[in-house]
Amino acid sequence: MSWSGQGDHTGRRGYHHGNLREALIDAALHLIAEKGPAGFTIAEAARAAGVSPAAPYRHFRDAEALLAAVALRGFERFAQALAAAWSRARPDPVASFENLGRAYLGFARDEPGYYAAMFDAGLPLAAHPALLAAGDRAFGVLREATDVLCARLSKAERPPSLMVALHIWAMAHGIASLFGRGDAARRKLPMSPDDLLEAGFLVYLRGLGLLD
Amino acid sequence: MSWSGQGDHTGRRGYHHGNLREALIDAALHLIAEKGPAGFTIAEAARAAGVSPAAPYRHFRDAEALLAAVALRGFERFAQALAAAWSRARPDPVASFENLGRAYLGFARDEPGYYAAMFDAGLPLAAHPALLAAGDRAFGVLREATDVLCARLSKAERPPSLMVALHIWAMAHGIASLFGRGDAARRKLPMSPDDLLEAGFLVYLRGLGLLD
DNA sequence: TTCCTCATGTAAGTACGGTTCACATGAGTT
DNA sequence: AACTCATGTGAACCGTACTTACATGAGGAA
Repeated sequence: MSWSGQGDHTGRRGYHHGNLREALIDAALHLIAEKGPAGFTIAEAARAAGVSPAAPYRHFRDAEALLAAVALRGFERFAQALAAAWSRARPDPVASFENLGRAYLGFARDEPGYYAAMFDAGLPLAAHPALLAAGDRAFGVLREATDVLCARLSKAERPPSLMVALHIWAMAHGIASLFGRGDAARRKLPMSPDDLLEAGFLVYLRGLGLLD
Repeated sequence: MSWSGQGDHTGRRGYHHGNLREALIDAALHLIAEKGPAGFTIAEAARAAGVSPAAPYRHFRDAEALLAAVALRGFERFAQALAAAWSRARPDPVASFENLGRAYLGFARDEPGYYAAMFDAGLPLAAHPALLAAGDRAFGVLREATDVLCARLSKAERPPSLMVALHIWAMAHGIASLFGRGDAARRKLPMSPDDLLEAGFLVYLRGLGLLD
């Protein structure tokens, strides 16, 4: 092509869009963030990208496939965010955990579109192995962190690190789902979700025998 | 018409249905359980109830209103289930907690339609005060249980019981959301959700200073 | 350059659900 | 017996899902 492509992410460059697939994922992401996983339509995403309603079907078989692409990109960025938070404070495992928790809630808060596509869309994971794998990679970060943590306990009192990772994940996900998304749909709390999660971690880790 | 309505549970009694509102909630409940909160339509619920597609609008302004009615009934039954589990083992607070956890996960497992309407539908709670109130009543059961539990701690080491209730709720909800629903959409675990939650409770309560 | 080819976009069509409105029905009341 | 009003119907309009036949133009081969 001639007029070299620049940043305009909805911009047409002639008859061919040039980057429609990514533009559709972006459009869907914003629509999901605004109106929930059920509130986006292929037609509306096409409109946002400036193409005809039939164009998206060249890239996605149906709406679920587009949703799955959003979720896949979400899991990848989620894993990156968690890994960054984890390594940022690596010398101190407990501080790293608090970082992980903040990163988890921060992602849910700042990227509601991704988060909803990942966890609220009800995508059949069995039908999307790539999604399952990407989710496992994100969970792997958590798992690595709990491994390090559990290693500080004597073998006799060391719990299964997988179980600990699942507990941590569940509490973070529970707080994010119930309280952690924008003013849109949730309840008022006497403390911030971040503080709530941090306090929960501390109690839980104390219960494991760490801390104290 | 003539052939008088018989036992058919969606049964017409003539031109008028007789109980359409409840029949629509029931139909929506089953559709949600099968296909997720986004997978039900007013038209399909009307078809299941044996009425024309316009009839539901006499009872519900739009699909969201019908969804909210499902969620409302869900919260009421949820509160009942939790209260029953809590009182069943009241002498022993820890056993009661385990009962509560099993009841929580059991409800999510056995009533996926209600659970999805309550927590996955993305209903704007601000627009449905009755839902918020019903949710608070269910949470109240949890809150009462943690009050009793916290009362066993000396005042000096007693944590805010509201915070404890939120932690418990978050972990239960996290496990239910991530692992607790049918084979449909979730991951494989090395242990049952019930056992996972019970273990999490025990670690957490130990961290509070109860147990041991 | 010229032409070929194929990925990618468009237009038009079918089917269906959402929603509204004018109208029909019949249960309860008086 | 007649009135009334909640409740259900049918038809209409619009938007979206998805399909199919056709159009465009980018990149490669001659």
